[in-house]
Amino acid sequence: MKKVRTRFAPSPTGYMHIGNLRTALYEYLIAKHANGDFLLRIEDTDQEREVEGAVDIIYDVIRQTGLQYDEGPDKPGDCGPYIQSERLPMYKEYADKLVDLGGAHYCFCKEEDVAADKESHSLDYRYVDPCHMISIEEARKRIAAGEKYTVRQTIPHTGTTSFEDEVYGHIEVENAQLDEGVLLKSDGYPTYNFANIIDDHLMHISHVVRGNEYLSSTPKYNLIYQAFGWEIPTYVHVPPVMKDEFHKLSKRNGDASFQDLREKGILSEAIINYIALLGWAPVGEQEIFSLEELVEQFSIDRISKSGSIFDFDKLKWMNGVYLRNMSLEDFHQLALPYYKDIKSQVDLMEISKALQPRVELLMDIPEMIDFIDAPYPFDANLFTHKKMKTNPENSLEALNWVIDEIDSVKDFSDDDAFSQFFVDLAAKHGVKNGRVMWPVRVALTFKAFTPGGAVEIAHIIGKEETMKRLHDAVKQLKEFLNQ
RNA sequence: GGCUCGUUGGAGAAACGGUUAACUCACAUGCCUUUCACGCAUGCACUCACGGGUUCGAAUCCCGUACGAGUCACCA
Repeated sequence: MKKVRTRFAPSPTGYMHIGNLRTALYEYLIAKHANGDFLLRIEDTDQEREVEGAVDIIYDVIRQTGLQYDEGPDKPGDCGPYIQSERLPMYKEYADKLVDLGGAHYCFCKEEDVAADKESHSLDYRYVDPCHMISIEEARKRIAAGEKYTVRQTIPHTGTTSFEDEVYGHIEVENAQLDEGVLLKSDGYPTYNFANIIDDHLMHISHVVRGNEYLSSTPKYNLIYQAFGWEIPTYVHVPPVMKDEFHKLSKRNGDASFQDLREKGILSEAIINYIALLGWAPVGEQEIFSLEELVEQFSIDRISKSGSIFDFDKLKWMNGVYLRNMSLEDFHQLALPYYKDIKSQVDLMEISKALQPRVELLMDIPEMIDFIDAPYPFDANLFTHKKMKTNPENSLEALNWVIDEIDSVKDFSDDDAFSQFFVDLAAKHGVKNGRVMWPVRVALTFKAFTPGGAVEIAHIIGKEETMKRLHDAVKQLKEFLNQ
């Protein structure tokens, strides 16, 4: 059995978008599931789109996600170099060879002329290359004379070409539908299609995994493989990741990239886990998978054919699951940067304790704890809670009960004892716990929703601040009730 | 426009000729509870884009229609 080898072949044109990353993930999983190799190849054949620093982004994302490659530009194997711009002589050599084999021909048409010719015809028009007529001897002479040229694929006018795709099955098209595309540009660089074929073959790639937008050009690939007499790789075309029913997720539309999601406070593990499920379904009902588990479970035959809409809400939920499943210490380390704006002297670990079960996006943390330095402005309406059976009047009463006896609580950091204090107090006055705890929570924050209740918040802000806020609230409540 | 591919609830999806059409997110309701969140429970597709056909039986097979996407670059 031939060794499974896949490759991630991004072009360094900017940020890592989600669809791309998912393709990389599937490539990694397919290779690793079969104990095969995963390689990284940089496809920088378009000099005009070259973006500074883009390659570093690729390395960075791979490092963060753990999609470690076995061979790549900075990890040479036997098939280097792994950057296409460093392989230029090979493409030229194989292009000339393909011409000899009859799979391509030299073309001296001007780019503008070809474009103009297409312009003047309808959409289903196919460019008829006059350079077919030029004999190979004459072509070589013109090239030797320094004339600019391209190498164009030669496609039979009749017959059909077909291939088998692991996801989409048998696909067949008429040769008459296929365009005679440029293989080697006049600047000596190969086009994507050609470079891909040469490199995939030379690098012994067994499974070509890519977006299904290549489905229609794949027959052209096969014609070239056949001309060379090379073994055709296994094709795995994957469906697109959509932004909505009609549009693919794309950086151009400002859709989220891997980096954007990370900045929102989403863990790389959660992103990987989520996108694995976008277009692939595991066998059982498990949904939370580590990368190792994905390697174990992944199979090509469970990749779907239709596009999947990226659902940020589900990603958020999943991130929450990851956050809750980690140790408090780990969560604390992740949350720490988001505590930057807190000015009061408080025990940050206590905040993490309250936050861990409630956070879905780390980015939301500052807003969740903004009551710590100072409570929100007084708002009497908050004291009214139907279920707690509270209103401004009986809240004032309850707050006074608390103030009268709170000195008996020695240690605010003993949450159990502190809770018991409230329970006892409520019992003593013959009311439900909520009757006294709700007013306290409101008095301490004046915020409708808070992470944790009266006990946790008093614990976090400390005894002194708690007493101060309790007294302030009582004062303001009195004023409010007297008017 | 030609060609290629796709279409199961708001989203991700399972099902591979015979089930009350799984499961997860979202949403709704209830329970728990000092708010929120977590957790738990319940509800949410009389139906699988539509129309034919094959079959004792179809979301699953066949044909057609509609809709959507991809492709038709010296971009990848």
